[in-house]
Amino acid sequence: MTGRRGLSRSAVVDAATEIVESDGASALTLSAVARELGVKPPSLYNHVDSLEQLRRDVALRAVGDLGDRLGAAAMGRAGRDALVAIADEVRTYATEHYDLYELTVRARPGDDEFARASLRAVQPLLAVFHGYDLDGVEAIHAARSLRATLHGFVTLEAVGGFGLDVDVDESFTWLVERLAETFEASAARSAGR
Amino acid sequence: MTGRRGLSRSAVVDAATEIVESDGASALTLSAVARELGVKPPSLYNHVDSLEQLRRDVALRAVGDLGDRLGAAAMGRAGRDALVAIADEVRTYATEHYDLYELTVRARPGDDEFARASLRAVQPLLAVFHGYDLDGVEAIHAARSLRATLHGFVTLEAVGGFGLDVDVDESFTWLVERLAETFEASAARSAGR
DNA sequence: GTTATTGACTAATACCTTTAGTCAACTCAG
DNA sequence: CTGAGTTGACTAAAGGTATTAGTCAATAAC
Repeated sequence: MTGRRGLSRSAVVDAATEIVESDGASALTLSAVARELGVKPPSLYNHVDSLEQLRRDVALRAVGDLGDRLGAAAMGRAGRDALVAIADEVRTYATEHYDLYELTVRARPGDDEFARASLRAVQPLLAVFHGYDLDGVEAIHAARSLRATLHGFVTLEAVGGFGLDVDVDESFTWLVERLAETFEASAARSAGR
Repeated sequence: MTGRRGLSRSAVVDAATEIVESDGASALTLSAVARELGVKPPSLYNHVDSLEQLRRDVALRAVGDLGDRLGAAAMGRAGRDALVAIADEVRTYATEHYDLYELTVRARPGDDEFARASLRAVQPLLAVFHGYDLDGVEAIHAARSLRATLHGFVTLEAVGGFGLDVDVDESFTWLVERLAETFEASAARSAGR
């Protein structure tokens, strides 16, 4: 019953991702992964360096996924259209895969591969501003604001931070609409200067 | 060397809070708290029900603190003035005590005491809108947007999510300014209807 | 087919939380 | 001021976690 299984780093990350999705990030333990794979915990060390590195691999895959989705959402759209599509995509991803989304956010200093993946995931957001005519510094303020706003909203929503009286969809639409107006006004001001 | 120490629930929460502040939320273990207090781990169970409940107590105290600060910041101010003061206070708290701030955000379903403390902490934000003349639903959208925006910004900042090229203070000022404009425009639209 | 490598295993260490049971030291009633 | 009751520390122990070291069979390479 011992022999070799078809285990690999990627299969381990698969199992870990499943655990995070079904039971949350705090349920991700090497023991749980080993159970899932029908293997003893020490065996995992043939494919993974540590629990922390496994978490990082799960996060890396998630940020890659998110980047793909945002890229697809931005494809062929510009300005307000792109903004709405991207905002919806972020919210959908965060709602459907909150624990993965959370892993996505934490900065990992010194991890270049992760940094590149993060940068790639943010590109579609930056591309929103190509439609508007914002100068350098203003564009950076706007981009930071956009990220912050989307991140804050989806986090509070996922964490149950909003009361139940008013439809959250409506609030999100309202918010995105206001963001669009803000960016348009900024662009106008930039242009008029 | 055994005898009784001057231990109490509140002293345990003190020690736990210190650990969270200095080493992060994940460093909060009963063993660490016991070490800090010069006591063996099982002794803590005379004052605390579980690690989870200790975490909750730390969070409750933090959300109370934050509420006090925001209340003080809002005191005697209205409209844009209040908005700026509150925004700064949230950012200051989150920056100086990020791990505590994080504990503050997570919803704890069924915990009424915590819910009350959270509600109290949010009051100053809601009070911002007393200055503006926003109708019910619009005010709720605005309040959600305000919370989301502030939360997102301070989280991304704390987590190192912003690049380093442009001053983050400036971005924050820019963002708060745009929020103020947005709320003013909303109020005007509401009034004109 | 023999050899080298790979990838599972068992054993062991060192944490962690939590429960149970013990006993000394305080508190307070009489 | 003394003895009963309560409080709050302790030790012992169970069960979960990550991780390292060493072993050995099965696969892969020649």
